[in-house]
This record gives sequence, structure tokens and C-alpha cells, in this order.
Amino acid sequence: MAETTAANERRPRSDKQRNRTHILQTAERYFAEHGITGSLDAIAKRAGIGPGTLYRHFPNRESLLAALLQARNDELVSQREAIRQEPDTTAALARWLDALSQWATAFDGLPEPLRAAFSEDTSPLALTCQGFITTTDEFLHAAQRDGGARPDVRGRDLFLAVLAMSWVRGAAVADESSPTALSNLMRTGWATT
Amino acid sequence: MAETTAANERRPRSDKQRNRTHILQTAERYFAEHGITGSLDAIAKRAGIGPGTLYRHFPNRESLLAALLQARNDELVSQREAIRQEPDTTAALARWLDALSQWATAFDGLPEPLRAAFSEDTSPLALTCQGFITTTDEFLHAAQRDGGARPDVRGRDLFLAVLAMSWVRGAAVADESSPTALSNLMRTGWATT
DNA sequence: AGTACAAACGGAGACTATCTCCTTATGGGC
DNA sequence: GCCCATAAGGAGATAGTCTCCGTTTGTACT
Repeated sequence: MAETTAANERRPRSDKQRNRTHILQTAERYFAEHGITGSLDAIAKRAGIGPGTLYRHFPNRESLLAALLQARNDELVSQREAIRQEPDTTAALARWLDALSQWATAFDGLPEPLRAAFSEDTSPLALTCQGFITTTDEFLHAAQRDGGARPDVRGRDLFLAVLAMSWVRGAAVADESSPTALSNLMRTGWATT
Repeated sequence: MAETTAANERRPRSDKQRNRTHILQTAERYFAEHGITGSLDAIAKRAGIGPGTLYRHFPNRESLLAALLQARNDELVSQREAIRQEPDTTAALARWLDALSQWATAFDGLPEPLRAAFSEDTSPLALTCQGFITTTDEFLHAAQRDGGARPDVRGRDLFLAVLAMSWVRGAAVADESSPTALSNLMRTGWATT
């Protein structure tokens, strides 16, 4: 056993990993240009492979998306660690929600599949969402303990609200101040009470 | 000139209006069952007409949607009149936002094209949105005058927030309390300040 | 009633996208 | 160098949007 693979397991063919990487690089660029609804066959063509190859690696758009998001998930997790150092729990929650919002807008149209994944736990994105909801809950509870966040709010709702704001932001690009305005709205609401 | 049509204008063929009505009835049911992304050709087939006929009446999904929404727009406008009688301007704003939210969820998936229309004034839905943003602004200004709403909020942002909440609600059906929770969140925010 | 004709209909089919299946190619182990 | 499992490639089934054009039909006029 010169390899680290399990016994009776042939080492995976080298072209497989090579293709996978190449697909991801191509898809990254393609989604950045056309949004995540761009044609998958077009990505295959641009990557110089057949559609069958793309679909073997990533059986649907969602799994491709999940793979692309991996790097950003890691990034978000490391941000989470940094934010945990923040002594002001309310500021920490605000920073976390901001980071989450940036994550959800990594690609144009991303909130849509995230929302879809939210309600089906069979999706590769669902687990990711679940993890981030848990984190949201942690920051929220800390802030609630310190009196900085309303006690009746749930992490789940905050997560959904961030997703919703990220979604609507995609169309509101015309107005520069919308992102801030919406983020403020979510923080303080419209009422004065 | 025995007819009310303009001079030199032939009266429109009777089957035209008949088909139009029939298409609308069929589409109403179809969208209610399948959401607004259901196949247009399928609607034509169910209505017993050719796709060409459907597309002549409604050149795209959006215009069909706009026609279907007409009745609901009227309903919303009449609700607006009722809400204007409300002496408590803050309660009025809350009621208006609620009505708006119901309007935006008349069909499954409706928030999507509404958001799209929001940023392109060429759309038949865009004008409708614009009108409702104006109304939102009216109720908002009244509430702000009376100190019930934060002065830095804009009607446009409130409208977008309602749209966003309506959108996310589509997926959050699993959790009964989400609609209320999100509506509260929009009203008071997550922070205690 | 019959005729003329603009208006409207119907549906074949062009186009685009997703995804599958099966043949061909190739890399790994011996 | 040979075997063959593994992966690649791409044709094509399926489905949806939308258009074009030959055919039909309702209306007006005689």
C-alpha cells in the first residue's frame, strides 16, 4: 500500500481531479459574468469538455454551486472566529450579519438556491445553511444575554431576513443607499417604539 | 357611426375578448396550482387554444401576470382608501404594509418578477410598483410626522423590504411563526436600542 | 345571403436549456 | 505492453419559450 487510498481501491484517475478543478475555475468566472442562472452546457463548452463530464462531476446546478461556495464558506468560518473575539456582543452580531450578507451575495442570484435549500435538507447547500443558522443563533443569544438584542428574535428568522435583504439588493442596485438602508431597517425596524 | 369606436375603426372581433377572458381564467387557476413559473404553453393547451394566440394576447409572462394582478391591484387600492380612514397613522402604516405583503404573495413566486420590474421601467408591472411605493411613502410620511416611524426610513426601502419578506416567506412555510416573526422584525428590528 | 378582407387563430418548428445514456478513450496496476 | 475499470464525450430525448405564416372567422357592406 504505497498510497493513502483504502485497500482494494484503485487511485482515482488524474484527469478526474484535473477536470474538476478546471470546471470549477470556469464556472466561477461564468457565474461571475452571467449570474448563477447561466447555462451549464455553456460552462462545459467553455471548459472544453462535454456536458456529460460536467454532469458526472456535478449532477445539478446546486452541487456545482455548493462546490464553488466551499472556499467562501471557509472564509466565512474564519471571519466567525475573528468576530468571536469582539467583546461587544451586539457589535459582534452586527458584524456577523454583515459577513453573512456578503457571503450570500457572492454570486448574482445566489440567495434563490439558498432559500430553496433552506427548506429541503437533501440539498448540499442545506447543511451549510444550517451551520450558519446555528452560528447566527450563538451570536444572537450572546447579544440577547447582554441586552443588545430583542429577546423574542430567533436566529432562524435573522438568517432568513439576511437572505431576503441580499435577494432584494440584487435588484436595487440602481440606488446606492439601499444596502445600508435595508441593513439599518433590519437592525432598528421602521417603528420608533 | 352606430358604434362607440373611433371613426374608421372596425369593432374588435368578439372572439378576441372571449379568448382573452378565457386565457386569464385558465392562467389564474394554473398559476394558483403551479406557481407563476408554470409553463405558458401548458396554459394555452389547457385553455384549448394555440400558443400563438396566448402570445398575441400576452407577449410574455410578465404581461399575463400584470393582467392577472389587475383585479388584485384594484382590491389593494380600495384597501388603501379604507386604511386612510385610520386615525392612528402608525397603525395605518402597519396595516398598509400588511396589505401590500398579502398582495405580493397572491401567487407563488410573484415577488421575483415584481423585484425585476422594480428596476426596469419598461415593464407593465413597474408602473404598479411605482404607484404602491408612492402610497407607502404617503403612509410613512404621515407616521413620521406623528413620530410613529423613524425619520430616516424611505418608502422605497419599506416597499423593498416587504417584497423581500414576501419572497422569503415562500420557502419558510415549514415554520408557522415565520411570517409574524419577519413582520415584527421589520417593524422593530433586532436591536434593543 | 353573399362577398371581401382585416383581424385573429392555430400549430409547426426554430431555438435554447437540462440532463441521460451509451460508445469511445485513457490512465493505473500488474 | 496489456487489461479493464474509470472517466470522457457527445448525440439525442425532453421540455419550455416564442415566432412565423398559412388558414379561419367575424364584421361590414352590398
